[in-house]
Amino acid sequence: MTETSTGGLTPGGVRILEASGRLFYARGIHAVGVEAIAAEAGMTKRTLYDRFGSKEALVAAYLRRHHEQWWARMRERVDSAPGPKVLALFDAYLAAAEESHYGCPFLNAAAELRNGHLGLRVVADHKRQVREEVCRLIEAEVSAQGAAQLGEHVFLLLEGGIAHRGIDTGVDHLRAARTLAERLVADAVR
Amino acid sequence: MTETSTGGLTPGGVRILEASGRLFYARGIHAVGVEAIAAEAGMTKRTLYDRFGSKEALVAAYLRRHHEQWWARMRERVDSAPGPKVLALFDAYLAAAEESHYGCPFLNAAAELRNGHLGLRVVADHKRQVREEVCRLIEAEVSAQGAAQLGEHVFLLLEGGIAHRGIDTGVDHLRAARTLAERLVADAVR
DNA sequence: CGTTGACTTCACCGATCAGTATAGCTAGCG
DNA sequence: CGCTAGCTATACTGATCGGTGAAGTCAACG
Repeated sequence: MTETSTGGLTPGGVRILEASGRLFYARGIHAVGVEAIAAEAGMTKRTLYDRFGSKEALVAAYLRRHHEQWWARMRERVDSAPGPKVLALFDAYLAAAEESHYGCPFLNAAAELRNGHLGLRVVADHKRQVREEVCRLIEAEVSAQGAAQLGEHVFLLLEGGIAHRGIDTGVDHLRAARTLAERLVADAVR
Repeated sequence: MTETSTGGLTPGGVRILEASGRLFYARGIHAVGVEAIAAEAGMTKRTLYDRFGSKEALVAAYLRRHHEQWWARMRERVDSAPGPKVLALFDAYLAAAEESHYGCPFLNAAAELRNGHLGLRVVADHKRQVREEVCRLIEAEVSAQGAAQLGEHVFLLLEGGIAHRGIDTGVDHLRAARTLAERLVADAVR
């Protein structure tokens, strides 16, 4: 089941979700109107509202879909990697950074949304899952004691590197984070 | 000169900048119209345009002012702190996080703006200065070798903690980042 | 055959967007 | 006195915002 589930969506709904992904990420959420999304999808605004009900719900659906796709890609890469799995997680982010030039879509969304917007829960859930995954991968390689703290440490490094994908051009920070994480894990194993 | 410079601005211009600071931070840049800013400042839209020329220029001015204020506050705290200066920098961010609930205004702005917006340069300059400050403070306490790498490491921890101010409630991540930075510096000194 | 669901077409709603035009007020200053 | 700077007041532009109403097309399915 590596295919992305359509989640019971109609074909038109899927195209709208795909168009949302492109536009929201490239221009920002508030900067993109529903009219533009419908046009990009080759659909009508009416269909968009029939499927999603509101822009807020569409934003949440866009983030959920993005999370699912990213998670599947990450899992595949991590599971098939030799050596320390947690470094493969950094590699997954590095690979994604090569083709996406506006930073982390989840951090971007969190920065734009306010006041209990539906999308905020999706972002918080996503980041929590990433953090738990980091801790899980660390625990698999390091003696139990100190693993939790090391996991938090590595997660913060990862997030620090990710947060700057949208500010500095290049992936230097993310690469530095990976280097340092590698050293920390090696020290902990020894 | 701890007073914030008005930068040659008229009294009305200053009030507009103050209002911009409140509204842009609380609701986001794209979500706030110039009309609302003028009203919050008790000024007219005409005055706003006479002083700043465009919303884009106003956003850049807001970010510049915010940087100046933050930098002065941070410097005061760091300079007057006992013990490792770099930890005082974390404390400055922790203190700011207590009263500001929408994350880092610079990361938020970077997440919203695109395509060479004037504000993006201000954000990039700000983060570069923070990074250089971290490295400077580290070099003052640690033997030269490895100081640069340790500086980058601590900066990433700081940014990781900051990036989550707008996602998780509370300052747990930032506090964890401080704890880990403290250990790293202690290890390097030893 | 009839129904249902996915989708189109298009006109429309009130509100708001960034930005401009024109005119006038008031206080400080030479 | 007259000029200028800072600001107010109000009306306006054309565009776009999120969202709705009503009618109709088309294919799949029972």
